Order: sequence, then structure tokens, then C-alpha cells
Amino acid sequence: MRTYGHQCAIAAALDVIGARWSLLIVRELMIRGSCRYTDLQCGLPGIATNMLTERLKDLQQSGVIERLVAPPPVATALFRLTPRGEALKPVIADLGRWGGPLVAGDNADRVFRDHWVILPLQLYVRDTHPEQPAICVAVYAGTERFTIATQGDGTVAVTLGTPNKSDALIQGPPLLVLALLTAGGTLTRAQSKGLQYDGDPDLLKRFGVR
Amino acid sequence: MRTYGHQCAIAAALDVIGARWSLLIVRELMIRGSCRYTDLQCGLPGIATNMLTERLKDLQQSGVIERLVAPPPVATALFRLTPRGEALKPVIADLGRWGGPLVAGDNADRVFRDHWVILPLQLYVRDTHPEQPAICVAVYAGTERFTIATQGDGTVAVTLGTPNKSDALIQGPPLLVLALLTAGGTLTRAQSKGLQYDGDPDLLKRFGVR
DNA sequence: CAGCATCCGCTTTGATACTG
DNA sequence: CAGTATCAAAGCGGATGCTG
Repeated sequence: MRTYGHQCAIAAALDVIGARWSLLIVRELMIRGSCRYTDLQCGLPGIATNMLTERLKDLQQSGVIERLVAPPPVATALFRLTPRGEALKPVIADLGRWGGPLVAGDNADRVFRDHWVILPLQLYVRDTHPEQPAICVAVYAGTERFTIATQGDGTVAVTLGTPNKSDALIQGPPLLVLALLTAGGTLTRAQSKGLQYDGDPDLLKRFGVR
Repeated sequence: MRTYGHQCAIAAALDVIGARWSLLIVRELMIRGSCRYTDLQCGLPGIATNMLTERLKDLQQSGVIERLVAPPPVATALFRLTPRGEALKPVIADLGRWGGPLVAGDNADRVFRDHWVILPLQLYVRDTHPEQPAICVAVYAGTERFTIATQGDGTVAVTLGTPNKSDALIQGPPLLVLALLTAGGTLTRAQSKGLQYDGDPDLLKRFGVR
């Protein structure tokens, strides 16, 4: 990308992560932790292969991501954020908060990927009783499986993958799970729309579900 | 700009403010409050006139800025942020924090505008004794004149224009003022480099100046 | 002069095909 | 799987011209 060349922190930041697709690559890596080229491609519908390659090189060059060759049994190149890239979390969080209202309506014409719900869950789900014992909820959302764990400080960690031991299991369409946990939904209403829940209903009250 | 069309808050936000120059226009309006087309042009070195026109229309369309025709004696169109645009402040602040290290070095080849120092001053200058009486410092930085006022909560307001009544006056090159107030500089050192200060030296200790 | 609109050449992006 | 190559389309920057 052509740089602005301004002696200004905002412009300098945009010189590094302001190009098209750059921040979405950061988003993907923030969700997935560390992943392959094709995982990124799948999480970035619409990106051209040469674009992805070029952006990965640029971001690596500027120290935002790193590329490492995984040993067997993975035996492929993996990309992940550097600490410098992780430091973009507040930017991503604020952008997500600002953009939230824009995707609130129906928007059936927008492309969607199941794992994308992980970010809003991290941003919006809060543990209303952090003093109580930590809980861990397994979620099967569409084709993705992930884990919501309270962290004792009122926030929750949402990660890809199934937990070793969980206190409850939520299963259903990703956007329905999201609506249940962030939009102040009720369990019975979500269940009537096709969500399955296996566990103590009171558990979900920790997350503001009525 | 071509949109991503993702059902994701980050992507949706970038669909609105991710185009080249868009966030820098927001930055300018955040600094200047409300200003004319030519003020923006001057604060965005390198932008083409049609680009500025197009972006202003786009941002207005998406509700980030508004255009109003000022009554005499101004008698010209003014642009300013809507509440929705003001809500981008956290994004700008985080981006600035992340980009700060990128402009820390010498960077003599980057273009600079005096009023740009207002944003880092707002972000970084803190009142270490907010319980003491409020103070107000006038600053003549290059060709710009602005005001730093404590707000009683540990933060300061930095605005364009001279205050009615000030407790001290700082005068000197903008980047020197910035270094003094944010980089933990000492007053005597700054003065040896050409900064003038008129007021009680202890006053500046409120801002961490030694 | 403020506030655009138009035209032109260059750069970036996107779609597709192809390769180790 | 992880890219490279190619080419058309769109976006962008700079210059210039127009309108009050």
C-alpha cells in the first residue's frame, strides 16, 4: 500500500495495518491462535490467493505476524500473531464494538463463518458472579466446537476446541448461540428455535441469560 | 471501496471506515471539532481533491460526519463528526497508542502538521494531582495555539484556540512541547533546546514534567 | 478562493489458472 | 497445502478546469 508518510501515530499505524484485508487477517489469527494458509483463506471469504500471500508477507515484514514451519505431525507452515500483533486486540475490540450495530439487523446477504461468533462472545459475554467457582461450557455451534470458560475476573475466555471437562453443553446454530448469550435472550425461547442445552439452567444465569 | 460483505462486526466497521483516508478524515475532525473543506485538505497532506470530496460524501452517507452550511460571518460549509463519528474515539485512541512507537524515532522525512500534536497530548498527558485546583496552560506550538486544561479526573482537555485566562504559557516547536509533556522530559532541558516557559515551574509537575 | 468535477496515468485489487 | 502467474477491473493521485 502507498503510505501516508505523516508524522502521526494514527497514520503510521494505518501505514502498517490499514491496507485492505490486513486487519481481517489479524482478526482471523486472533480467533484461531495459529493456523495454516488455507484456514485463513477459508476464514476470509472473498480474498484472492495472491492478496493473502502478499498481505502475509507484508505483515510478517512489519512484525505483526510470524510464519513458522510446524514439525510433524502437522508438517506445514503456520501463521500466528507476534506480541506486537496481539497488541492490536484493543483496536479490534473497539472496532467490533463500533461495528456491532451494523450487523445487528437481518443481513442475510452477508457471508458468514461459524467461528466468527467467538470474537463477539469474548467481547460481550460477562460472568456476573466471578466470585463463584469457575465454570466451563462446551459449545457446538454449527460445524465449530469451542469452549467458554470463566476467568474469575468477570470476563470469559472463548477458544476453539472442546474442553476436557465441561459443566454444560450448548448446541445450535452459531448466531442463535450468540443471540442467547449476548442479546439477553431466554433459554426457553432459544430452545424453541432449535437450540439444545444439556446442563443446569441456572448455570447460564452467570452469563446474563434469563 | 469494495465492501467485504462479511457478517462480522469488524468487517462491517471496515466497510464503513476502512477505505484509504477515511480514518484520517475522522482524525482531523476529532482534532479540529468542525472545519471547512480546505482545513481538511491542509490537515491531510497528499490527499487528492476528488478523494476528499468522495470520502466526505461516503462518510456523510454512512452517518459518520455531517455537513452543515454555516451562517454568516463564516458563510461556508462546515464538516463535523456526528455522535456516531465521535464514537470512533476509542478506535482512534487505541490506534494511536499502537502506532506511537512507529513515529518515535527521527523520521525527518515524514510530513508534519503542528496541530497533530493535540491528539497525543490528549492521549498521554495526565494530571497527577486532580484533587488540586484546575489549571489551564496556553500553548503556542509553531503556528498553532491551543489550550491544555485539567478536567479534575486526571485527564486533560486539549483544544485548538487560546484560553481566556491561563496559568502559564508554553511556547516552542510542537514536537518539543510534545516531548516535554509526554516523554518525561525536564523543563531546563527543553528550555536549552529553544522552548520558552512563562509561569510557575512547579505547575508542570502536575503533568509529570521533572 | 472554497468546493467541487473531470480527465489521465499509475497502482492496487480480484478472478482464474496453474505449479511444486 | 501453499502458494506463483497472468490479466482485467477498480481505486487512487495529480493536474486542471469550472462555478459561485
